[in-house]
Parts: sequence; structure tokens; C-alpha cells
Amino acid sequence: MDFQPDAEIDHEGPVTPYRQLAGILRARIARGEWQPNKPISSETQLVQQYGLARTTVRRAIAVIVEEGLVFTVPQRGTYVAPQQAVPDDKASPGQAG
Amino acid sequence: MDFQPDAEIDHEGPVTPYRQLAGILRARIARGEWQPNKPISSETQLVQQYGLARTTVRRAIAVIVEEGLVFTVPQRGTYVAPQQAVPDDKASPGQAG
DNA sequence: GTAGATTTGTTCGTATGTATA
DNA sequence: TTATACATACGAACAAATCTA
Repeated sequence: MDFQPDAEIDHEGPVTPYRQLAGILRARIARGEWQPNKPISSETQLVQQYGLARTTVRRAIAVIVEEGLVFTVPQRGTYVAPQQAVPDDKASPGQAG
Repeated sequence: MDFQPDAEIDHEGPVTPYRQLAGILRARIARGEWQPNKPISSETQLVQQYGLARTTVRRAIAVIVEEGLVFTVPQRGTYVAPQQAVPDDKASPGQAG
């Protein structure tokens, strides 16, 4: 399953919204939309852009943080991890918390 | 992480500007750009040189004051503390008399 | 003493972003 | 979804002390 970077969230589908968003973010990082050590869109922006609740956005971010794709700096933002191999869709980089 | 003495501030990065500046000042002191008991650049000069707000500059200075690298004299300036090794990480050098 | 420039000290307001309830 | 808290950053203004002339 591949998510388009500009895809919309399907609230009716079998895949939960937060997993959809995680896939979208993964795709946006993969295409180099956000550079390493640069911030991805803020939670507020993602909320507005995809019409999701904040908790849902945070859950999605938590997923890709777990994957090592990004890291969150408290009171600062979420940043693209330096030099990471972006997985196609699903991946287990081995290291999870 | 090491800061170049002439580095520019990255407002987009995960490290807050005031911490970046603190690192830069640390580096400039370490290279002997400012001698012990001699004033470092004034807040206004640092504001102009790095394009930061004064509050941000003051915050950075507060960090290295806390580390004992410099000391501030009201209405005079901020001076390099006498005889102390610049710490790699942290330090609590004795008081300068 | 007066005047001006410089420098640190302090406070207020606005904005952004994450953290938590 | 809403509200509050905390951290950070910028901008502006004024106070107080120092130095120079």
C-alpha cells in the first residue's frame, strides 16, 4: 500500500486515519519534501491540512518517530532524522524504543 | 556537536538559537578570541552579528555565565572568567576573585 | 554638573510549538 | 475539541550605571 504525499484521509476505509497519515508523512519524507534536521509541518498545520484531531496527528507522528524517521524536540518541533533509509511502506528498522 | 566560531544561526534546526549561540561563544572563548578579564562582544553587537533578538542573546550569555565561562558586570559588560579550562560538556569551576 | 553614547537590567506584548488535562 | 501550561523567539520600550567630552 502506498500513500500519496497529497492524499486525503479516508475515514471510511479499513486503515485507521493515524496509520494513513503516518504513511503520507513517510512518503513526503521519502520524496525529500523535508530535509534532514529540518522540521516537518507542525502538529497544528497537519491538523488543519488533513482535517484530523490533534491526538490523531500526534499518534501518526509517534509511529514514524518509533521508526526512526523523525525525532521530536520538546517545545520545538518534529525533525527529519539525519541520513535515514526511508522504508517503502512498512518497515522495522530494528530499533524501536 | 561543535559550533564554529563564525557559524551562523540555523533558525530551522532542532537546536534552539540561544543554545547555538552559547556554543559559538564557547568556541570563540576556547580559541582565545577574548582574553581572560576582557569583555566579549556587547549584547548589541551580538544581536547585529548573529541576527538574533536581544532576549535571545541574553539567554545565551546566561548559559555560559552559569557555566562559569564568563561573568557579567552591570552597566559594564560581560567578561571572560580568569583561568579556567573550557569544558567539553559541563563544568563548575571555582569562583573568580 | 550637564549631555550624549554605550551597556546591562527589566518588563510588556505578540507569536509559535509542544505537553498535558 | 477546547483550554491551559511551558519553552522559545522576536520586538519594543524604559531604567540605571558607566564612560567620554
